[in-house]
Amino acid sequence: MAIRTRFAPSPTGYLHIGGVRTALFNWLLVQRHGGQFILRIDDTDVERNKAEALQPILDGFRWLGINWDEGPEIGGSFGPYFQSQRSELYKNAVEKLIETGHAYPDYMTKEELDAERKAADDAKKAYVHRGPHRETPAAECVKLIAEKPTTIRFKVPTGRDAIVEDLVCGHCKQKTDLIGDPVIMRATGSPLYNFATVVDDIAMEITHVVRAREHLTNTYSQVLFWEALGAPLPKFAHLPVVNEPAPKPGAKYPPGVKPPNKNKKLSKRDMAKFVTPEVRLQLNAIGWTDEQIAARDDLNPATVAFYRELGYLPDGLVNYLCRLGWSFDDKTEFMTMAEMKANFTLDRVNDSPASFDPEKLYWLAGEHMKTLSMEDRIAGSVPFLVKAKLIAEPLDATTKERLTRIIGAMGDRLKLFSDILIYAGPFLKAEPEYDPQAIENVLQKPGTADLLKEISAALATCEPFDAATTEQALHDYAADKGIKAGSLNQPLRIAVTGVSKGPGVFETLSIFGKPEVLRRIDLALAMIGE
RNA sequence: GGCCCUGUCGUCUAGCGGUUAGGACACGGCCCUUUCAAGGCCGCGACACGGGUUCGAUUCCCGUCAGGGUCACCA
Repeated sequence: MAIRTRFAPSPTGYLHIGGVRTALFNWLLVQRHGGQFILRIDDTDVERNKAEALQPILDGFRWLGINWDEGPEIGGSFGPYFQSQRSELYKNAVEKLIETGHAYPDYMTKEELDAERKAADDAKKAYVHRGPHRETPAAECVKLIAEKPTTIRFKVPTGRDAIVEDLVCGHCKQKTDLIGDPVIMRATGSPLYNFATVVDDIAMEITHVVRAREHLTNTYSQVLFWEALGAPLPKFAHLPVVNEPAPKPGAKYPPGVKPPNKNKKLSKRDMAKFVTPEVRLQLNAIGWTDEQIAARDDLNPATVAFYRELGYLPDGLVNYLCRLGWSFDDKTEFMTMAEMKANFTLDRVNDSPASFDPEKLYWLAGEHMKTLSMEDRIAGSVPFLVKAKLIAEPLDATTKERLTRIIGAMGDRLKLFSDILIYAGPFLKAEPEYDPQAIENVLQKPGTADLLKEISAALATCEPFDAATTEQALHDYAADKGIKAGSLNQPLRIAVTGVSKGPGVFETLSIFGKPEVLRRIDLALAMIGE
């Protein structure tokens, strides 16, 4: 059976982690069973520049590899895919409901409604609105509205249950006597979201409505719309919400910033709290100034753009999101895109909320990096190096060769593309930048200077200057002196690179080449006053 | 407040009447390497609580508690 699912983002300017997880489940379901995944833009109520606010969302999906079969920029035979262009459909649906006695005009003012609501509140009773024209015959309603347009309400049938058979939540029901007659169209003729969604889902022949849990309650009135419109119900799956991360033990938050709460939904609002000092540092390290961070409201860990900026692999993010609230079995964590597509099923969606864990995402991103070819690693790393002005595009053959060797030497240290800056920086800067801590802890220790002089002499004779040869030379030297070979590594590394961590030291030496290594050892000696 | 949903290590999860309650992230230790990663081994650590049903409950039922969602002319 070909299935049709949809995701209906509103153009907010960024792709939210929780939203993309919902979209992913929709998409995965289609990949698994075959069918179409539709992007429908919910732009009925937004004043901002829509095209501009939509682009980042489309870019985000493309980056993640989540393609849509119908929607913006590609069209499809069920269009238009912007709700703002579908007003006729909503109007027709409302007319049909009025004519068939399923909807009626309601002239009550906001003040009257508020008063009713308050009275119910005061009496500690549930407020269930029923308009005065509820029982007015359909023909008369039509006349009334033609003469004096107003708000249209749906006539909720009384004395029964609204039933939602949910693929995740199971058999859910609600007494219709507890559902107030909802407004489906404003006096202005614009439809309400809850209703427009149903009209669109029917028109677009959506077979599976997969969305966040907060819509479950809306669904009770929606199934009544479906029924009144005479359309067959789709299957429903209401996903558990994604919550904020649990606060890290010992993490500090700036004054006035609330720590994350694992019981709270990861919300679009209030994202500033996720820009912790650590996060800010991460962004600073890849070249974002505090002003730029403040100016871009999408640059925080609740958005997809954040992870893209930091050089996370999209497959890693997808893998993480896929496993958030869903499991394949009792042990699988790492999955390729192909494995996810082949194995995703709704029946293994968990039904309790899941909190977002950036640490696990980071780990998974690293696992995916391990599978990448050298070419892909280079391609992903270059933009970060260019932005940091460590290399210039286009890459010449020498730089590319050098980069290949550096990335090769880095091995699994590269988890995110931005990690390239930490490790490749010391290789690509013309002069070493000596880390004060390293100088103090290692270079300035008594005897180090003499040691470096002798190491330098030993290295000078190495030919060829490759890792095996230099290692052997230093090994021999250490044996000669009766010291442990390993004790030479850190002084040498720091003298040459300026920093105390990095790839294997002999690998490092060979990348620099003999003359540069000897020059840098002299530099270090001069610096510590020898 | 009414209605609905949810409750397994700090986190993500497996479990679907009988398990020493399994795996993963994180954390701690050891090994490897005198760097940092990666890898290997070990450890810490959970069935919210109280009643039932049952020979036996993490699992089924009912309460309690806790959290969440929703009750809009927002999406």
